[in-house]
Amino acid sequence: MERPRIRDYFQQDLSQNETITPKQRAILQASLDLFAEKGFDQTSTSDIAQRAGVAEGTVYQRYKTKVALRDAILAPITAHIVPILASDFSEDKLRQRYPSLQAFVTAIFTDRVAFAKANVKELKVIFEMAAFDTERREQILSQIAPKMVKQMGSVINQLKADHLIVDWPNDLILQSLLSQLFGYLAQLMLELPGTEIEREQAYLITVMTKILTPGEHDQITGQ
Amino acid sequence: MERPRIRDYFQQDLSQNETITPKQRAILQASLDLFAEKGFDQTSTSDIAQRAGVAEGTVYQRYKTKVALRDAILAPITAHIVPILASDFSEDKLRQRYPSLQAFVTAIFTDRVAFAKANVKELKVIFEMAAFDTERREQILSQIAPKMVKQMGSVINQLKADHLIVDWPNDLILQSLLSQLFGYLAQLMLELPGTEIEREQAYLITVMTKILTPGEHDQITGQ
DNA sequence: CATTAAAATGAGTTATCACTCACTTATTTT
DNA sequence: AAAATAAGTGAGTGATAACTCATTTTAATG
Repeated sequence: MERPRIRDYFQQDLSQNETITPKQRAILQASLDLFAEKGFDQTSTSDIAQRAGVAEGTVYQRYKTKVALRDAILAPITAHIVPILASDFSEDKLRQRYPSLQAFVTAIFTDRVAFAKANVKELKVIFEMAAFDTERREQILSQIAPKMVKQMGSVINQLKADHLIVDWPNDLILQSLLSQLFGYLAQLMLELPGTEIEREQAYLITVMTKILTPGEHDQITGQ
Repeated sequence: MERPRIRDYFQQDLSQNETITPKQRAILQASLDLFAEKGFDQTSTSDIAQRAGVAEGTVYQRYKTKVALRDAILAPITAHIVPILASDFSEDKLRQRYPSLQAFVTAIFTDRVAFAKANVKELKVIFEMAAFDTERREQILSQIAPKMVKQMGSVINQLKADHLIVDWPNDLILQSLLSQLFGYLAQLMLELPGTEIEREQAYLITVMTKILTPGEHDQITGQ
């Protein structure tokens, strides 16, 4: 497996800009943990204060509202998820011709899977928000989707020209890949049992490759 | 595509047992709609009463608590989802030998996809609950997972004996299929754009079949 | 060390929400 | 149609949770 080249900002995320006091940092960490454990609405600000070991007033020192606190946690993720999901591979990864599907899938998804693994908690909070906040969901999607469709599309078209990939509409190809990624994510987020994460990750690449390999079973069986 | 043979109880779900007054029915419907739209915690009992066109006290007439109300909605689903997901195909569908993968996948998943489509709202509420209520999630899973693994496992083993299916561990096979189903569900629940539901459904079967077809790319690429 | 600014505190305020109950209206039963 | 039972009502209650602010503690600065 290729070495994962996750950018540093995933780790130092929470505190990247400005000075931040240890207590503020504790508040962010406690919030993230609790939001991921119990959900946003089921987490009270007094819960947060208690877990962080501070007074409740301290929570409101920097973040005016509970929602602002959640946004402060999600901001770095949503700010960086766009490059990771869409633009990131625009330069080097896009220009090159892939010799095989396996190479393509590996190049495109290794980073993303690593990203997901490193940010399970944040993703869970994002999903909870996106599930019911239609506006926000659409706003985030409108940032990501077009870029992704366009950029992946051009790579896929190249592969099609070389007859290296199945001859489906590009959106179907994307969907099948994202479904697979999504299922993997669900496994991580829900802590479903029977999961050896390392093996799963390699397997994900294999399955994706298999889906895309051209073959005789490729016609869509509609009615 | 095979005709969908969805059982009746999906349609008459909410009112299946006992006499239920029109107002009670309106309350259940309003609750379901609101829970799916805004989420459980963001829906107040006065919201429900208003949407249903009844007094707030009426909500508490039959259901002692808000949680009990949610359970009353989910009960028929969770009661029937077990047969649908696991036992349903135990008799006829299990015994027969499948001539092709396509036949197997179609037989197994057509019902389930139809079920999902007919119960998007309910599934959304279930997922919200399962996301953060660890106990309940595990309880539901413990009912479904073992049956499913066992019964699907035996069919898969048969197919393996006939060399009709990829030679992967059964849990990996199941995961890849469920991921695909899960991705489709996410599409329905989140109302993601660019979706022609009918086409997607046919495509789902095709992709699943493709994943399972034996071939040369089948070795898991681990490190 | 003294002064000033920033950070932290926690008791208090306000609003909302789940839930109750004494009472009214509708529906059966005799 | 009188009596009895069930269904429905909505003002009221207690608890909880988000948020405020006057005050204290800590850190920075001259």
